[in-house]
Amino acid sequence: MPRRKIKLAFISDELARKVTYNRRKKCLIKKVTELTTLCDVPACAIISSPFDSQPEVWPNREGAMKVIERYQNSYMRDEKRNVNHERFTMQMVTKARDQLKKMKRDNREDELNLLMFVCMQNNSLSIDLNAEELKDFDKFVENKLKEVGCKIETLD
Amino acid sequence: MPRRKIKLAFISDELARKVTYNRRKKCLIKKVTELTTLCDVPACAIISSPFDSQPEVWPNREGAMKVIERYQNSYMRDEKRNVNHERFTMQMVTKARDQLKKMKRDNREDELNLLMFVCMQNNSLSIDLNAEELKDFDKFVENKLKEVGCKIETLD
DNA sequence: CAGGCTATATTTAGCCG
DNA sequence: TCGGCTAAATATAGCCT
Repeated sequence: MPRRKIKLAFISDELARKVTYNRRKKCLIKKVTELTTLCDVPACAIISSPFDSQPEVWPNREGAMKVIERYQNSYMRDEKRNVNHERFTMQMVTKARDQLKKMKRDNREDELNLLMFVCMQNNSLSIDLNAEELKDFDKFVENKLKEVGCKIETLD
Repeated sequence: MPRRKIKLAFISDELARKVTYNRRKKCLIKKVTELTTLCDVPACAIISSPFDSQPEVWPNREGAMKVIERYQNSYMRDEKRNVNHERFTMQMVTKARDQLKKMKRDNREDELNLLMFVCMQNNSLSIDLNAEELKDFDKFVENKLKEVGCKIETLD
């Protein structure tokens, strides 16, 4: 890149990593903005820094809503996806159910979650960047996928 | 950028737009990959081309799901966001209702909407989903809304 | 259209204050 | 930590096959 090319690997030094993260995140969002403008692609980006607790939402909540809305209209018209979509959705439903349990315990709220899901399926570009931890989660997901199949199970 | 700086505006020429779109999308994904590696940030990107019907998912659907789920876990721990949530949720409820109408017209079921509903209501309420209720989904929704005291509009 | 080929435009790692 | 500064690395618009 600049004065010195770095190897593409995890930056162990925390400070350096943070600096790089912030710099690159900024550019990334800029790029998304440009692509959106140049090609008229509805897009949203959700970036959760390992350093901040608050995820960054681009362009903003309303913008994300528009993306969602747009998707819904086009998506409903697209018959092709329904087949492959179903299984995936069933998996998500099961996950949602599972999360509901957690949230019930915590008595918490979540809307970005919804946002992210919809964006993901959307006719749009979305980028989600998340932080650390959750190494066990991979296994959790894999197991879930096996369990799920294509049926909505009872909730509890 | 290169031999000639372009103005940041919609590219009216279809071919040029497509070329630019593909080039930039590629670079964007590369950037996401780099950021992921350098800073150990789980990430996913979903890019739906105006030119292709199928959205591009990076790294893949499973990876995207992990990111989402991962986000949720961290998000639920964050207390700060509850303030603006309600209004947003109300909007989503309204939208969901509209979609229900569409689905009824099309006589089609859409799991996505179920999921949306679930996500959207999430923790402020307690929701139990079972197969029977799902068969009469809009009544289920309506009842839930009443329970919760969401005085939106009637569901029809 | 999908791929190269530059000449510029941007991005950005390492440093310094 | 936190911005600038700058040179080197990348990205990319316009062209040409």
